Amino acid sequence: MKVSREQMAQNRRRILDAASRLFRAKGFDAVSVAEVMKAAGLTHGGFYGHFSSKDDLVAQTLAHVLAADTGGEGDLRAYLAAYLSPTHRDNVADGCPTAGLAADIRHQTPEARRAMTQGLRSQIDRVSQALQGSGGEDRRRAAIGTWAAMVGAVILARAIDDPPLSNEILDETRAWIDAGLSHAPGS
Amino acid sequence: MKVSREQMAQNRRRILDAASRLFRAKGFDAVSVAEVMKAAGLTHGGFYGHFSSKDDLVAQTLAHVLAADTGGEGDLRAYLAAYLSPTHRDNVADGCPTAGLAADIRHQTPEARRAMTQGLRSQIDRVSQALQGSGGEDRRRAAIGTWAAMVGAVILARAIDDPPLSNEILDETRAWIDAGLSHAPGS
DNA sequence: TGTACATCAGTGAACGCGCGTTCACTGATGTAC
DNA sequence: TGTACATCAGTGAACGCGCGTTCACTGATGTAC
Repeated sequence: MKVSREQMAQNRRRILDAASRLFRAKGFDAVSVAEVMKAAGLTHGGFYGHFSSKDDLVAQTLAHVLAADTGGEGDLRAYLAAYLSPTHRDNVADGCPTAGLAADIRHQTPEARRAMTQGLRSQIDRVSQALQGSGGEDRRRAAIGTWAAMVGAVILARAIDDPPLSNEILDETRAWIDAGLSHAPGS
Repeated sequence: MKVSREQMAQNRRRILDAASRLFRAKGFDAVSVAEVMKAAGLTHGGFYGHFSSKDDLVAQTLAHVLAADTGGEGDLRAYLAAYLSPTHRDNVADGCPTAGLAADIRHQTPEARRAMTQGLRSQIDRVSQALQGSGGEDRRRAAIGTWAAMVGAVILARAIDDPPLSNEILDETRAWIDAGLSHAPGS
């Protein structure tokens, strides 16, 4: 049955939110359209009234979740501590979309890659802003190096089955980044 | 038809090598058993004479490719330059299995995670060995932080569609790691 | 404001397809004599 | 060393299943009067 315009807009948002969580938790390919629609409280047939294909959903979900991501604003040390924590590692569905999805994007459409590119630019700028101590070029360099280490550490920590080693990856990467930042020129 | 014992052993190695390249290039789920067997010069029916399931192939391929990986031995600066290069970024099928597969392993069997854990331990040890300048605990910390940044940078560089930004990720991460290593105690 | 009806968001059965896996068969291997 | 034959690695058709996608239908919405 037809629903109101507001209801339809809300349904669309629910689909994107459900997809965002499911994609992060299981990867793009392992999540079916029917699964996303069920999680959004709908049936699978209505999907194509909102999106032209599953690839379209993937690209729009990425743009949606990366645009909503504000991680890195504010205090960098607090962000680092939260990002490189067992809680973030274990909470993939609600965690950083870059750590959860970046590696998977290589196999998606050009539109998905474009969304990721824009998301990465914004993230580098946010981390760079948070590095108020350093100067121009060095600040951008520190932002990129720091972000690469954060994403890499969470991906590695999630890939292994040994909790102590996984915790060590998180802790030592954090200590390594901290040491790098306190030696950075201008800080 | 039956083949000789050596031929069968060679076929098994060819399957693992083909799977190793295809999995890195396309991800575990996007590669079919038939595709692997065809790349190995065989037909798909014979697959189950070598492996009990596709999951078994995934786990054995991981153990195979990670055990064969010696990246990080020798000169660290040369390794860094090669690892964080456009050539490595663009040559996924022959590239580092950790950068290509680590994020995907989260969705695989416990056996695959175990193989990844062992591979990561060895890799940390190799990078740590290559960091001859620093002392004990700091050396391990530097190895973990460096490796996390390397893997993260290559994953990010591969996820985006803007070549200059992708190159910048590689170059700046390398410069950031270099700076961190030259400030490390004991170097 | 009330009513008649065209619109269209959502439903659920159905489709074609590729996947992992199975199995009867083939014919070269390699052992027993 | 030669021969007879049991073994078994590889072949290719077939299976059941879940996927992305389509479509005829439903009934609430919201507009025209």
